[in-house]
Amino acid sequence: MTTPFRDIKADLMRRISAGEWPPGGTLPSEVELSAIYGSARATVGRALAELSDEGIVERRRRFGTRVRATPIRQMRLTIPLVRAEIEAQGAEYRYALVRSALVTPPQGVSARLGLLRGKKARHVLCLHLADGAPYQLEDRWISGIAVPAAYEADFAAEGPNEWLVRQVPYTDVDVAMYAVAADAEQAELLTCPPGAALFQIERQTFQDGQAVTLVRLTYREGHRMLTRY
Amino acid sequence: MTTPFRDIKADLMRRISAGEWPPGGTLPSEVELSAIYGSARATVGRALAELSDEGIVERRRRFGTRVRATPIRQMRLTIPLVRAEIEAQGAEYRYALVRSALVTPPQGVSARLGLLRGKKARHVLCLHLADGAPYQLEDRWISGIAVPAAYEADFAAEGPNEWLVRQVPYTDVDVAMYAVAADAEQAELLTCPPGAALFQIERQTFQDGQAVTLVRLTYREGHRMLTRY
DNA sequence: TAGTGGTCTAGACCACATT
DNA sequence: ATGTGGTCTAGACCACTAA
Repeated sequence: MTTPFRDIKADLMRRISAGEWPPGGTLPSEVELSAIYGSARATVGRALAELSDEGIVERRRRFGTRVRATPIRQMRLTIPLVRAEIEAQGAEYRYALVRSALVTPPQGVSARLGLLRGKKARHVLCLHLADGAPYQLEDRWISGIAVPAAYEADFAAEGPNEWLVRQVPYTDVDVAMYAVAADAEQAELLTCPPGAALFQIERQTFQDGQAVTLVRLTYREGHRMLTRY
Repeated sequence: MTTPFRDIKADLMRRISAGEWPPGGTLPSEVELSAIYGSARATVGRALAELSDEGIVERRRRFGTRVRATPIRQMRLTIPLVRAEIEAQGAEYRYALVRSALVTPPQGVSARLGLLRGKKARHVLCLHLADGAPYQLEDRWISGIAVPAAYEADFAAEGPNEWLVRQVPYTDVDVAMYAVAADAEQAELLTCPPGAALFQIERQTFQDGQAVTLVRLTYREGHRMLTRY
């Protein structure tokens, strides 16, 4: 579907690509552009706002709209629930709890969850399987302060992720992605050799500044996380 | 800074979190909300549009605005130029070319670049260093069809990434992130043991559907890619 | 001080999906 | 046919910031 603000945005994009305004160069103001395109100022404004949002141009009051010298490349990465990820591949999802306990976390975890020394938290280790094969290992700590229900929760039938999304649906999240060498337990649960290179995501989520959970998601050997931008 | 549409968005978010409209539930229409908040329809519309963009609600014509049953978690990941990434950490950036040549790529690479069998492409292997220590290894193929200048380009002084951003600034990109075990050359160049778990990003970029470049960025051992959403 | 982007308003028309 | 969101318009005021 082609609408005026999309057309304008595409035309501006084309002219930027063609070098009409070089990197660092200034585009005409919204008022000038609205005269050029014969549209309302709000319409070209929307086109420019989206280009700014995508990192193509940079806008400052009084200064105008300039082409970014080095375009900011940013991608949108959707992190689906692992169940949806597996089912989207046409595989059958299965969940297996390895162990769940109320224990005193190691000091590093305690500090990151904002817990007092010695305070216990819910620890869950579980496995997500695709067509019966290990797909992702989930090692999670849940703060009982942020989520009191975690003290009694039973993760025998359902993964803590889906459970938490219901308890605390809207959170801020810090994410780290990196590679690790499989330790003995990871190797056994993911059926790969010890020392194998595994892709791991660590996420810490907050609700109103209060740490809710800290989780390490370790994927089976060879897993590739894909996206497009 | 607090503006009406931000206030409305925050208030709607609060009420959704509080369970006023349960997952799957329908919010009042834009017209009703504009009466409730005493704002123009466009203002509540903007608030709702952003909530929709963030995956909190789902909007459909005639159907209304509903709270998503399982909120879509998506993050924005900015991939900075490695130079900026290093300098942002307060380290000194240095670039080192390992080798650059016009060669026939292996068949897999040829196919992905859309090159005829036997057609040569520019291959560049180079290293990005932070305070003199290896930080990222870049292994890149550039299609001469999409970027003729690549046939003669000299990457002695400047990395191919910065060069390419100038040649073809706006592209579509496919990205894969995963872990690999260091091979002999990677281990030597990144000064880590062979077999070490390394974080790698593979990017293929397109301009108007034409493949431009295929690159593997391998980070030093222990690198963590961070983001927040 | 002046010019730019950021936002809001009131109204209008259209696209779309259900009924 | 109807009610919803999606977009556009013309005009207005405000916030920021370089001159």
